[in-house]
Amino acid sequence: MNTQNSNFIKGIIDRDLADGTYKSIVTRFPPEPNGYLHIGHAKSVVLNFGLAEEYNGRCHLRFDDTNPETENEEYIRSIKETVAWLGFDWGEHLYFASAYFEQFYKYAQKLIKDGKAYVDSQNETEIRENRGTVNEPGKPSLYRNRTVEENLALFHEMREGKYRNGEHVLRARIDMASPHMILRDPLLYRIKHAYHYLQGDDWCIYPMYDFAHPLEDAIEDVTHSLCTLEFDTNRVLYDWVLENCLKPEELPTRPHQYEFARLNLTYTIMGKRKLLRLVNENLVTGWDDPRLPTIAGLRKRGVPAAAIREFCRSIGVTRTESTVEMSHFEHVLRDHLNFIAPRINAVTEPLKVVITNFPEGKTDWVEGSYWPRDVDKEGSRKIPFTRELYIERDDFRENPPDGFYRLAPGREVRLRYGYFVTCEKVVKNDAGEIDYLECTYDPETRGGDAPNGRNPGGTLHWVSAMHGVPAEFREYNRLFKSADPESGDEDFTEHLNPGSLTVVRGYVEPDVREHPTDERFQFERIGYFWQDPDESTPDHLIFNQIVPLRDTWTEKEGTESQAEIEQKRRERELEKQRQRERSSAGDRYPWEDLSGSQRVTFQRYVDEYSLDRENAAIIARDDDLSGFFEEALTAYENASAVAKWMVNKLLAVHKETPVNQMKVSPEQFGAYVEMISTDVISTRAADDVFDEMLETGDDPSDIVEREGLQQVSDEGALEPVIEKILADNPDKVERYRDGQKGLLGFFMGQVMRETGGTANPELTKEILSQMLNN
RNA sequence: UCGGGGGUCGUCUAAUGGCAAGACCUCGGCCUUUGGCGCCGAUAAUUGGGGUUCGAAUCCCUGCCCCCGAGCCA
Repeated sequence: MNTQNSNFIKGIIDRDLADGTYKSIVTRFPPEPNGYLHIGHAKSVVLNFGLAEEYNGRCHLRFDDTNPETENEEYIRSIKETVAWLGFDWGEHLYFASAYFEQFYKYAQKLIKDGKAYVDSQNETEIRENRGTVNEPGKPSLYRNRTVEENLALFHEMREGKYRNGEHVLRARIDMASPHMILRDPLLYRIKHAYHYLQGDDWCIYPMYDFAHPLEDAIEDVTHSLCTLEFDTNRVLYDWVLENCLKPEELPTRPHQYEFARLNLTYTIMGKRKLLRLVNENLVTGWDDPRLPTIAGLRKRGVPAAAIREFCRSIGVTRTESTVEMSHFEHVLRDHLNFIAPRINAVTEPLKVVITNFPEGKTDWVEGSYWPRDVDKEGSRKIPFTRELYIERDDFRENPPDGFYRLAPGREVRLRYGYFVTCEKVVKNDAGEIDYLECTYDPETRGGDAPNGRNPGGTLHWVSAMHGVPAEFREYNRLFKSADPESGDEDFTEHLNPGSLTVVRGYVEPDVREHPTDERFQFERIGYFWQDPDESTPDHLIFNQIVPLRDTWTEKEGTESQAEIEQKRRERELEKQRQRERSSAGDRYPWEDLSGSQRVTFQRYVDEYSLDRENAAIIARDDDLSGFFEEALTAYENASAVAKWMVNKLLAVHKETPVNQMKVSPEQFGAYVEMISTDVISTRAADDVFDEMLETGDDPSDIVEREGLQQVSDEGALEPVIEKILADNPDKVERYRDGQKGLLGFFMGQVMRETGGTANPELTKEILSQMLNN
């Protein structure tokens, strides 16, 4: 799992560092202190602090404490502790948004002075109603045109506490008709007569997130401000605030916001309110219930911080909404624990075994390694073997089913590191339940090997009845029965798994006492456990199961039959069919929605230049594009070709940088198309030429001349190159001849690379196929 | 409906115009003093349609589906 993880954010950072935008990076983890951290936050913590580590930058821990009504110090304490536990150090970089209140206030005054903010005195309902909807524009407030002086005075009075909650707000003056709801004069400040746990009663106006956050980032010289996807729509305001508050010279190094998908996990929930409900309604034992995805819960359960970090790194960072399977988390956990957890034995549901031919009162101390072969670690302990033992109830069957190779009447098994034993008799109580087993052991098999090479099918774990330490075991299962408990109309609590906690009592081998109380063990054949940090005592050991061992024997509930798989396949096929129908039912053509004048242009292109209807419409519907097109024709009169290359090459760039801001002139583009159409350059080299044109604004002919990109259509020149490539890749040639025709693309790519893209592709392909086929 | 974002094996993630790859899950096998670990193998994907190109998951057009946005929350 040590893949060299990259992601789109690292791509951005690499770019920013390479082009000198920033000298080094600064990230931040900005929790609001109004809840406990969960594994979703851990993703963000690991991302932000991890990036800072990797790039030798720094990461700030900043509390976004702009709403005193919901936040408190206990959360601050807990969050700090959790981030530290996760293994990250913010050093001196601990910050609070509330410490910047004075600066925010000054920025707000600046906006007012610049006519970009005003005090609105509508009430909450009016503001909401006048905001409009996604389909209707909002209406400007009556107070929108107050003078700067009036606004300044009012705002000052708001701060002075002259007004009650809700009487006034400060709003940015942007655009009440914007299709971005966020830009319809967003609120910057509201009046809250509330005690702030850090600022006391100093303030009765508090900034909104959208105003405060970008400024916090800027104040701290944050470079990359990472947040989750739902803030995507806020970014336009983030940028507005910075561009309108900062000094021009500060803008080049200002922070930028990037969004990534939040973490979702199957069989659990991550929402603050829902988590809170579970706690408040006593459906779990508290915020640190080991079944919860909270860091506190995971920690109490015994999940090491390193495993959480590893998990967070393994899932990647993208912009696609995703739900990671719990089994993946469990895999990472086991993978980690496998190397750090010494093995010992514990019997969680004991069945007594009496070894009838073993002397009463005798203890035989056998040796057992802490580590299996595959873990490169040393160490072992002595395990007491006695006449009376416990084995796991599940490890015995009176009537063993097929494939069961544990203990059964008359059968011999190995007791791990002990002896081979054979079940001679099943002793039952009056109720007909199995009371205990009578077995005999083979003294020749001490340690678990038979001198004659005999090898029983099963190996069982066991604990001496005389020496075993009684213990309670808490086995945790998934909190919800459903992979997606939040879907469906019913309340999510209805999906709670009644079997999420099983408490059983059994025995642990005495060596457990020789270990630190926070040691994580693998109880062989059961799972990974550790002592509950709060409740376990020397007199009453309580073990929490961190994660069970993978079990490939017990019947799985979720596995599907062949028929079900087939059924699914059919359903998918059907769904594809329906999708096809829906898609074609809605099909449109680009010429369907042209305005009057565009329609005229379109018609002219079709009639006069015989353009393809689609290309004609695409160019005609954009005035910049049609202007560019017609000018390009003055340099090269082949209209179809110009149109085609415009649509297929220029359009992608035009979306970012409109054609009239590009360095490429229409005449240059015309000349460029001519070079392609007349075979002066290959379509492959055309890409490079175009990139160069975009960057330098040079004439295509100059670029081609300079870089020697003229197309090579001479067989004599191409053949040696191709021969060499084939000779260098004999394995690929063989695979191609064996039928892997897709490799032609590989060879084409090689030739193109070798020739700087100048090879005539058709000709190359022809020669290539010829050579490969004999 | 308007604006924004997204859509690659069941799941998560690669492939930055050139061999659709890896991991988890599932299934088979090998190995085994843990029915663990490990190893080998199998199943399995580019959202539909059209276009550009020698070559498209990637570029263009056009649908379909999903998520976010109308808090004085963050």
